[in-house]
Amino acid sequence: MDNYRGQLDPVFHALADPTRRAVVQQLARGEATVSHLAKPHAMALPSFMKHVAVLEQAGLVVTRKSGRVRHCRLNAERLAACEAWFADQRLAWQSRFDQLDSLLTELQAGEPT
Amino acid sequence: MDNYRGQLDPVFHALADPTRRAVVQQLARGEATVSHLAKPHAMALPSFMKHVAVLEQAGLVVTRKSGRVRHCRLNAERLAACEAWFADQRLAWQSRFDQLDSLLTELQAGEPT
DNA sequence: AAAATACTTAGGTCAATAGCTAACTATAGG
DNA sequence: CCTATAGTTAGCTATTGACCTAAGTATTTT
Repeated sequence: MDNYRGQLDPVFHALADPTRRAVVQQLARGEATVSHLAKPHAMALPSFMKHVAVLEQAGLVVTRKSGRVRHCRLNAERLAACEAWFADQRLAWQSRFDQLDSLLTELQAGEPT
Repeated sequence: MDNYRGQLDPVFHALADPTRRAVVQQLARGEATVSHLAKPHAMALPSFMKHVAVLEQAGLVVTRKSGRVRHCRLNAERLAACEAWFADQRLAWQSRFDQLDSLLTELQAGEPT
């Protein structure tokens, strides 16, 4: 069930950069080649390629080369695994409030003065 | 609406570390003091304090000092803002599949052989 | 075949991160 | 008042990260 644990470090790290988040955002709208993805970013190609490599090593992006062109697509599963972590925390947080809630209800019931 | 944008870098960066994610996870279950949070981590206190500072600067954690003790609590809003980013991407990704889906449906309708 | 395109590799700089120890400050408890 | 506790500050080191330029490879395109 928690197979995804231990792989979150590289995913969060990959997403902690605006260039890389923009790439993910772009790829969520469809596949693209490296140079197409790179165009909006004011950066030398080798620098940009490193960002793609970081995303790929995090498992967020899958690439394949066809001729001299490299195509990239998003691996949505990885993104979902990461989102699941947030859901976990939110549940813990909320159940804490639920407990607090019932505690308050009990106190009110016990001290109706 | 997208007030949270531009603040995601430090949040993702903060979460790209297992120690800090463990702290968030712990705080989701309730407030705690710095030394209580530090106990499970095999690390010198000053090192651990830096992690807390990173979380605090990312806005994920709020601290207050009472006497010689510093109490920490989670700022769930920041966590939620981050989770919202994933939801955004997922929506874009899904709507892309919806489009593909209706395209396929159209093709099937148009070519019943 | 020559030239343009789309990466790739190599190597270098500079700043930021994660960790440490040692020494200090400010409470709390006895 | 003295000691233990809880955190803080300062300063050092090693690694990683984000860029760059220059030069190389592999594929089209002309």
